[in-house]
Amino acid sequence: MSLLAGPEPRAPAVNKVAILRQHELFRELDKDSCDQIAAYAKVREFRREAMIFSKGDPGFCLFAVVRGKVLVTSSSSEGKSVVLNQFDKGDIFGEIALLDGRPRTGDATALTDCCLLALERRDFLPILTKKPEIAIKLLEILSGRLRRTTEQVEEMMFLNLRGRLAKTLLRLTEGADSLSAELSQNELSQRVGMSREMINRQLQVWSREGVIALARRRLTVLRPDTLADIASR
Amino acid sequence: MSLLAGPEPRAPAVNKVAILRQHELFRELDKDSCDQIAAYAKVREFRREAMIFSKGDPGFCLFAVVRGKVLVTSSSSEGKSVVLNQFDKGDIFGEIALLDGRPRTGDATALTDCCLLALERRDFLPILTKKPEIAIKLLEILSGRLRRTTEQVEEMMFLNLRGRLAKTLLRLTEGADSLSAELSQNELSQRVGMSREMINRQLQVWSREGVIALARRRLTVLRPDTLADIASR
DNA sequence: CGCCGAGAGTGAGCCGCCTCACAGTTCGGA
DNA sequence: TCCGAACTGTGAGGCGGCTCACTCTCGGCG
Repeated sequence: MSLLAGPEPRAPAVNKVAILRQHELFRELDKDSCDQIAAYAKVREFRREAMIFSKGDPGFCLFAVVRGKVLVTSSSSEGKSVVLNQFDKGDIFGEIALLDGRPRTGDATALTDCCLLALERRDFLPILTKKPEIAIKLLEILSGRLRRTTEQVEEMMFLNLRGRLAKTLLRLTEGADSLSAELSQNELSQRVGMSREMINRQLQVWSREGVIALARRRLTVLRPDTLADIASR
Repeated sequence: MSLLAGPEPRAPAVNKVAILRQHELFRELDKDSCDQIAAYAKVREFRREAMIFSKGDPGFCLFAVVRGKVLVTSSSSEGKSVVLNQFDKGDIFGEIALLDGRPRTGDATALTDCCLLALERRDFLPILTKKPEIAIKLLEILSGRLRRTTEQVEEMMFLNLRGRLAKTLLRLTEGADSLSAELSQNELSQRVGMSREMINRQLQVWSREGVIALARRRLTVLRPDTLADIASR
């Protein structure tokens, strides 16, 4: 869009249609509509730590993750923060502000270098009215999000440090081949929403009990069932 | 549906179409579709305290509130509970389970005697595919819910007793002509998610300061701006 | 090679909220 | 009219998590 030499990296050649097709939202869409959306969609790259959007911004677009990971958080005036969601390859995010036209509900930052597809509101909304199956898929996705967020409310209400940490560890390592995750205890404490020191003490206990294994910036779950047990009490 | 004389009260004569039209979801719907939905919709009445559905139930229908108030909560195995949502006349609820076909995420109980319209999944889903404008309205409603629930997560994370109580009082009394609400301190403590005793102590302080007025099962906000101030810190 | 910064581990004290216990008050119904 | 149940008010003690302050380890880089 800009003619200036900006910080925006050169957009690589990306088969946008193929990307879109990866997502359930567009999988069954007919070829013409898909081509049309793809034509409008912009490829945007972000470096690790880069801000994608901020809480309160007007939300004009929907993002699909082509490559990398995105974290959505919210911060208080005193500097505390909660993790609201994490999105990986194939996920879409940013749809709330897009749908109701109100400001973004959280901050989105790139957790790793990543590549996104951005769909503008004005290009996306017409599709919804023409293709109800897309709208219905989107309804299912939103329902899932609402379930997830409701679960988060329950966790915060019902679980203490042990339970919340156990749940977080399971979520972080699920999908990973070796049940292991790479992050500092500081980052972990942000995910759990409790202090680094307390997190550390509990990890020590579990490490001594052989439930997990600890290394610098790396954590491996050895006995997931034990954690699952703790998390569901 | 049943031929037996059950506990279900006699359904009164209700103009279902008029009820449906009250809701933004159906306001702009054409007459034929609206008649059709109304024909399928069942009127159901519930007494105060009655259970409408339980967490984990398969969710086959969507409800619209014709009269009364409904509270949706979730409970832990230890008996603690959180209030997830309250629905008043004109609201719809129960749409998540309906849309994604998975179990209900909370318990719904009648806060007052109330009258609901129930729309079955099999009758409602076809409408969505035929009338994309309905699907889009529903997307907006879900977005709003997600915003509200996200806000709840932020509150639980960032606010202490004072802040959360202040927010709850404002929510409870907003819309009321006299900024006053009728409920026991026990019920209030459930809304806030903190102990009755602590709630009481804070109310005493505010009462002495003239911020609120207290009476048996009645609470009046005298200086809403003071509370708003406290809530946003 | 040695330094420096990021990360990990740990004690001590504090603070907010919870629970238990109990007394006082109000109100509806037998 | 009196009893019991629901509701309100309040003290005391305990616990979980936070903060502060510090040490120790590791790894990268000049």
